[in-house]
Amino acid sequence: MPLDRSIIASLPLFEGLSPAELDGVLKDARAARFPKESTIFEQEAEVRSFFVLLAGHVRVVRATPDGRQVIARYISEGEIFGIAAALGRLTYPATAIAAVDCVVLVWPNAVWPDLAARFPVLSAGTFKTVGSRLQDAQARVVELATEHVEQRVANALLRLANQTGRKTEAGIEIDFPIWRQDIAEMTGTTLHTVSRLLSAWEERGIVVSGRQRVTVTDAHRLVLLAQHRSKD
Amino acid sequence: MPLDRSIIASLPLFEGLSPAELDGVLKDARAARFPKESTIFEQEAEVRSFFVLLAGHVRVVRATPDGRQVIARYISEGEIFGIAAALGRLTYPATAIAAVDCVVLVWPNAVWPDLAARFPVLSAGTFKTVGSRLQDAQARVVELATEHVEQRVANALLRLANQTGRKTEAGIEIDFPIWRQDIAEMTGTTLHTVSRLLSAWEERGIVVSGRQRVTVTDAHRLVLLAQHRSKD
DNA sequence: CGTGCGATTGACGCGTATCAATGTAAGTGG
DNA sequence: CCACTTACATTGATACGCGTCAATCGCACG
Repeated sequence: MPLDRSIIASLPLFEGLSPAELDGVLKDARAARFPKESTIFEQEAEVRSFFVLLAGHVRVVRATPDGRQVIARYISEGEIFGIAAALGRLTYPATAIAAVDCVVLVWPNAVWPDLAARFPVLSAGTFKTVGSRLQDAQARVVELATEHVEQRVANALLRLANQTGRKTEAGIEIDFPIWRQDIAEMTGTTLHTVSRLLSAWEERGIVVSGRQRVTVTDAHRLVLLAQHRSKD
Repeated sequence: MPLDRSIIASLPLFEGLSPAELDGVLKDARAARFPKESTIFEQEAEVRSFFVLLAGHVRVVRATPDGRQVIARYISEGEIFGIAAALGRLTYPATAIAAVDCVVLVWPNAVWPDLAARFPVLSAGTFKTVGSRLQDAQARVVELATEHVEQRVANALLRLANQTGRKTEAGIEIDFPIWRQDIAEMTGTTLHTVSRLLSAWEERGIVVSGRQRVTVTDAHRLVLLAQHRSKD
């Protein structure tokens, strides 16, 4: 049963493609559902597919040889991911895990060259995506090298709020379950320190947080904390 | 005066191109010389060109708003750099500085789409380059987030030695001037700490170092230091 | 109404940044 | 060619951020 083109027509990645072209893109795709906390692909595994996230949130994690792990990024709806093949890799550089129940489109690896050649929009869009992830990664390098834990955690929360925030009456809530350990793994610190920071911020009315839930209530002051320079 | 195709024929980036094609690639290029410590392009400046390094070493630096800086990478001979345009950026994300006297090829920005379309080898090669830089950057994020200063400095030296090392009778010498501050900016630490580490390592016979010069004499033990988890 | 996992909080100490002083090699100008 | 200057490197003393260890709390779920 072919997939309906309407499910991807509105995604920026496929912008400008005609209905017939959309069908062509979808011909080789299949939809898949991944329950919360299930693995979509695993680090070091052979690259077989690439993906577009239709619904949900995906956590991308890199593990170190000694068992520690770092969250490389969260994927939001509409994003392409697992494009290791296009970058000339044979194995995935990280593990992707559904942070909530997810729906994804899956293409077999082998169709990429053909798709990229037939749809320059797609190729250019992917180029841009990779470029912006490179920017991201290098910005994080700078952050880790120069900023203190407090600023890094503030920045991480702001990025999450921007990227996936849902407005509530209390403020901007991060709309997937996230626990202290996650935030620690995004910022290169420990859950203890994250907990202390969130507690302190909650006391000052900047955030409201609880079990697997964080709401930013005063983004402005959080920005100030994020920019706070140690030396001036 | 047209450039001779022999200057790029042996570079991996242009592998497989016919003599006529090489001439086509070179038609829009010009060669330029940058003296030691001169700026090739500046962070935030409008993107006008992209480059291939023919001779020398280039240091790529990102500055933070408060004046600190981080060395993003060193470019070696034969590498393409300053490809912000291909990634859809209007300004350079970093500053490139000649670490020694350099010779580079310069193409105007505008010819990229045409070149990329006419020479898929070039496009694919650039894709791979960007992909591997993304890998690099994310690996550094993990390093900064999980490892201690000593391991990070050891890793940085090993990478430099691998990438640009020159064998001497004493060991592998990094063949461009590098001072303590540079190593500090590669690893997110201070020149003081780097100095202390190098002194300690020199005492143990692992490196020999002096003013703007570092030679790795016992790479094996340095690898051990780099992998050293937690404690003894 | 327990049971357990996530969150909180305190105590402590290590790793490094920071501050400061001195050493030393490479220019530079007379 | 030598005194002077500048810039990089070394080394010690001190402070402190934050990781680590450990105990307790409290909300969710069976």
